[in-house]
Amino acid sequence: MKISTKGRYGLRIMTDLAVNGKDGCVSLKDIAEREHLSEKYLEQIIGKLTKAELVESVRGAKGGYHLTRPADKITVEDILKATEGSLAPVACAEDEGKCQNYCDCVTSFIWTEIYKATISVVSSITLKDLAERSQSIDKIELECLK
Amino acid sequence: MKISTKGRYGLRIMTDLAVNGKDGCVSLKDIAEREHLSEKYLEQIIGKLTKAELVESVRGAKGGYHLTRPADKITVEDILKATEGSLAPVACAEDEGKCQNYCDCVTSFIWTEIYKATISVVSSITLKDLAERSQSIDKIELECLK
DNA sequence: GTGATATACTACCGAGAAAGTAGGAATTAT
DNA sequence: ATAATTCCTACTTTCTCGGTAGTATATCAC
Repeated sequence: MKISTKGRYGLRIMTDLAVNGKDGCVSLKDIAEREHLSEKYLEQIIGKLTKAELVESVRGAKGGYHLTRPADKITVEDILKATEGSLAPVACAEDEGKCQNYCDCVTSFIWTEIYKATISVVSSITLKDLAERSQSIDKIELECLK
Repeated sequence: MKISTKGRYGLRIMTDLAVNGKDGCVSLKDIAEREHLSEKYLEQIIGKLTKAELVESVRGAKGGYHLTRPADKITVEDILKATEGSLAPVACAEDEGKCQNYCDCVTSFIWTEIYKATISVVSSITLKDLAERSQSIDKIELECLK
């Protein structure tokens, strides 16, 4: 039941973009430096965010990334699904059709309930919330996010 | 964000014990056969359940395992915590004290909310619920549980 | 007390995922 | 041209998951 670095770093990339990308592009190099993360690794993660159309890339010198829509139109669910993949505790919880014996399964309702509860939390938090929170915090934290 | 076989098999072991252990002990061999699972692997998992004092073991011939308390006094939370370890999406979500920078961390509240939502689900379901559900289902399901 | 039947403990193992690293190709501003 | 940047893909290293295996220990039945 753990969230991996992909999901956690994904949130940091997006928050960084929301805070520092007000005017134009932000390069990965800048993000990596600010967040103290490997640029090369972030490259892979932001690739997922790009594919999910949460950010847009601009190639070449002076290029970088920017959000595709306002921060209050992007939820934590969007970001985590793009970077982590499914948030369901088991595959059949997300799509009951995946399991032909779903209704025969003693525990299926547990997973569905956990999934729904999780989605309810992450869909209600927007990137704007994170950006505002970030700006009210000056000290950058590492321990929790590592 | 996945539940492993330890947690899922743990629930099956416990449900089996609740259903088939009304009078005396049930051996792992019997459970493994009924549930179509490896006896040797279940040994490890039931070891965790024993340490968590959810089941008691009786060694020697005619030995086996039985619940330490009525099925309605055992929750899915008890079982998953014993077998999976923590249900928190990150370590600091469960115990904020573990992370000295918890309050500085932009995302900490997300993990805490997910954790609380998850616990709220699993603490409200008891082993009795599962046992009853199991008895109303005759066909044993594999796909979902694998 | 000797088997047969159980649990207890611990070491091992292979496959796959997680968490990065590395290198080069393509694109673009200056 | 060149420096800065993203894009793509392969590689590495470490860890976890899902078991298997063997041996020691305990107990019942006879």
